[in-house]
Amino acid sequence: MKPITLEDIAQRLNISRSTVSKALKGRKDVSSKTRIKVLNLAKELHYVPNLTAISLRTQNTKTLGVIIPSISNQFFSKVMIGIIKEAEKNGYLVITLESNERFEEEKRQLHLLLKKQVDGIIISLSNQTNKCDHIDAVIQTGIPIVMFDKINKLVNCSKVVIDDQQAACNVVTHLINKGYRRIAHFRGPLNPQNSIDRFLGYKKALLDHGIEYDPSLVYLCDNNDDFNDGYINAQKLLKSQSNVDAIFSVTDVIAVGILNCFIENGIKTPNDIALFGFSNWFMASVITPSLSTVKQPDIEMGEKAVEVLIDEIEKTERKIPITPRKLVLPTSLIIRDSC
Amino acid sequence: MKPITLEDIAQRLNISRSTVSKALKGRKDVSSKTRIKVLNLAKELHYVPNLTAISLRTQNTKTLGVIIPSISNQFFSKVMIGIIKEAEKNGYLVITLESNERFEEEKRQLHLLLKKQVDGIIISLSNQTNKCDHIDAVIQTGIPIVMFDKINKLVNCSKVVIDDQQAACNVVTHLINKGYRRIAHFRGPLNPQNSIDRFLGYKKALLDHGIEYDPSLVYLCDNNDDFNDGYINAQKLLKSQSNVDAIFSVTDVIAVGILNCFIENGIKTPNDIALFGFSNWFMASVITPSLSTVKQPDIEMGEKAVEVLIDEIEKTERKIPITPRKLVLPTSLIIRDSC
DNA sequence: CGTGAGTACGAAATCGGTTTCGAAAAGTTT
DNA sequence: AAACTTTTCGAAACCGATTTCGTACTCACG
Repeated sequence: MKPITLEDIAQRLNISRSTVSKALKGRKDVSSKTRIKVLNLAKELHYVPNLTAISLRTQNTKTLGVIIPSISNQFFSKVMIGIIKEAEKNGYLVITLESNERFEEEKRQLHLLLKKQVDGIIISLSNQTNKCDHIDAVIQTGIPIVMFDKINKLVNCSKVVIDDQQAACNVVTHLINKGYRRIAHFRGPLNPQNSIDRFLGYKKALLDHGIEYDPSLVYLCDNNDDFNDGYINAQKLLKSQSNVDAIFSVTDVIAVGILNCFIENGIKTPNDIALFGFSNWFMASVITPSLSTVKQPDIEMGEKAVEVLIDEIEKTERKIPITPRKLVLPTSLIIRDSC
Repeated sequence: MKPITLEDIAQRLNISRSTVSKALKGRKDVSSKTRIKVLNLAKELHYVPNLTAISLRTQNTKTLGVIIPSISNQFFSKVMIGIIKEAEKNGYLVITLESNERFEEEKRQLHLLLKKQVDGIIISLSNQTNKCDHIDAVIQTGIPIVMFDKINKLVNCSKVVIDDQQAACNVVTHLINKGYRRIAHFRGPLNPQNSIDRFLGYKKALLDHGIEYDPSLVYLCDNNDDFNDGYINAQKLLKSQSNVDAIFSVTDVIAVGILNCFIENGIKTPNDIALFGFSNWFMASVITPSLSTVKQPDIEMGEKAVEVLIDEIEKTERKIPITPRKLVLPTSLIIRDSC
C-alpha cells in the first residue's frame, strides 16, 4: 500500500514530475490540456502530497509547539481548545507538552520542539521558572515564540495576558464597596507573575481606600490547583482569630478548599466570611453558595496567541522583522452568592 | 542563523558527508581517528540532525496523533497526560485534535493525521460515531490505530478500556447490599458503548438480585459533562414522585447536578436519596456530601494505549503482522458519604 | 521567410539526511 | 613478491517534493 507520488502520476502520463508538480500547484507554464489530465489522474489515484518532503524543501513544518504547566488544569485545557482550533483553521497542527510546573522539564521540552523544527512555539511558564535564558535562546534562533498567562516581563517576545493586577484590584474594591474591611488574601506561589500581580492588585485596592495592609492576612498557597492548600490555610486563618470578614482567593479551586473548611467548622459564607475567587471555573456556579469570581478569557486567549504567532511566522518567512506585541484581554467580575 | 548540516561538518574536515553520517551513527566502517574528529566537531558546532530529512528517508515521523471528543474533560485531559508522557519517553511527540463529539470532525481530523504521516493514532470515539468506516480505512493503510474508553466493538484494532458493565454492576450491587431498592439510573447518551455498558451493568445487578427493572427510573442525560443535564433530570425525578431511594449516575458531573437540585429542594443525601457517581472526578471528594464513585484509571489508560501503539508501530516497521489486543484495566469503588 | 515574443515542457539542483556499492589503501598470508 | 583479505572512504542513488533555467516549439508580424 505505497502512497502515490508525483513520479507515479508523471510516469502514467508520460510527462515529467516537474510538470505534474506545476500542474497541481496551478502554475501557468502548463497547458490546460495537461493540467486537466494531471488533476483528473491525481484525484483518481487519491494523490496526497508528502508533507515531509514539502517540509524538507520549504523549511517549514506547519506544526506549532505548545508547552503548558498542566494539561488537566481547567484553564489551560480551555486555552488548548482555542489553540488547536485556531491552528487547524490556519493549516497548522499542534504538538503539546506538559512541563508539570518544572523548570528543567520546560527547558528540555523547548529543545525537543526546536529539534522537531516546529514553526513557532506557544508557552506558559512553570511556577519554577524565574530565569528565561532558554526562551531568549529560542528567540535567537529566529523561531517565533509567544507567551501567555504565565509570562516573564523581561523577555522580549509577544505576550497574551489579562491585567491580573487590575482584575484583582477590581475584586477587592468590590469587596470594600460592599462594606468588608478585614480582607484576607490567599495568594498563589511567589514566583509566577500573575500570582504576584493579583497580590499587588489586592494591596493597591486596600491602599486606594485607606485600609492598612496587614501581611498577617496573606496566606501562601503553593499550589493554585490543590483545594487542600485552600483548606489547610483556611484552618490556619480560623485559628488565628484575626476577625477576617472577606477573602480574596487566587483561584476558584483554592476558594472551594476554603469553603469546605468553613462548612466543616460552621462558618457561614457570606454572612460570617465572604469569598471571592478567580478564573470562573465551571464548578464555581454549582457549589453552595455559588462563588463570586473573575471571568477570564481562556479559549479566546488560545486563539489570540495562535493569531499572533502565525502572523509572526509568516512575517519571518517573508523576512519581515517582527516587533513583539502585548495583548491584554478583558476580564469581568461575576457576582454570585459568596459575597 | 542556519543550522549546521552534515555537509558543513564534512567540508571542514575535508571528508564526505557519508563518512560523517556513518561516524555519527557509530558504523564500523569508519576509522576511530575520523570518528573522533567528527564527534568532536559535531559537539563543538552543536550539530542537530534535521528530523524532517530523517523522516523523509526513513519513512517515519516519530509523531503520534490523538483524537479525543473533549480536551477540557477531566478524564480525557488526564489520559492525555499519560499519552504525552509515555510517548515522550519513547522518543515520540504527540499531535492532539478535538472532535468535539462530532462525527464529521472526527473523520476530517483522521484524514489530517494520515496526511501528516503520523506513525500511529490513538482515538476515543465521539458520541455521534456509530459507523466506523473511517477507522477501517485507517487500518487498511497499515497505520496502527488504538482505541480507548469510547470504542466500537466491531472494529478490528487494539483497544484499552475498563469493564464498564462490571463496574456499573458493582456499583448497583453495592447499593442493593446497602438496602436500597428503588434505584434510578441517570444514563449517558444512547450511542457510546460505555454509556450502554453502564446501563447494562445497572440492569444486570437488578436482575441478579431479583429486583424488577423499571424503565421509568432511567433518565437520559445527553451530555455526560453538563451538570445541568443532571440538574434538570433530577427535577423531573422529584416531580415524578417515584419513591426513588438511590441513584446511580453515569458520571460525577451529572451527580453534582443532581446533588445541587436536591440541596435546593431540601432533599437530604444520602438519607432521603443516596447517590453514586462514576469517574472519580477530583471534586468528588470535596463536595458535601462527598460523592461515592468509581475510580477509573486515566493517566494509566493513556500510558497503556501508547505502549500498545508503539509496539504495533515497531512491529509494522519490521514487517511483523500485528494481532489486535484488548486491554481491560481494573476499576474500584470509592465509598464516601453520599451512600 | 526570418525574427522576436510567448508557450509548454523537462533536466537538474536543492532540501539534509541514509545506505549501497565500488574502489583505493593498508595489512596479511603464502 | 604476488595474491588475498580487511579496513576505510566516497560517489551516487534515494526519499518526494519545489524551483530555476534552458530549450524546443508555436505563432504573429515585419
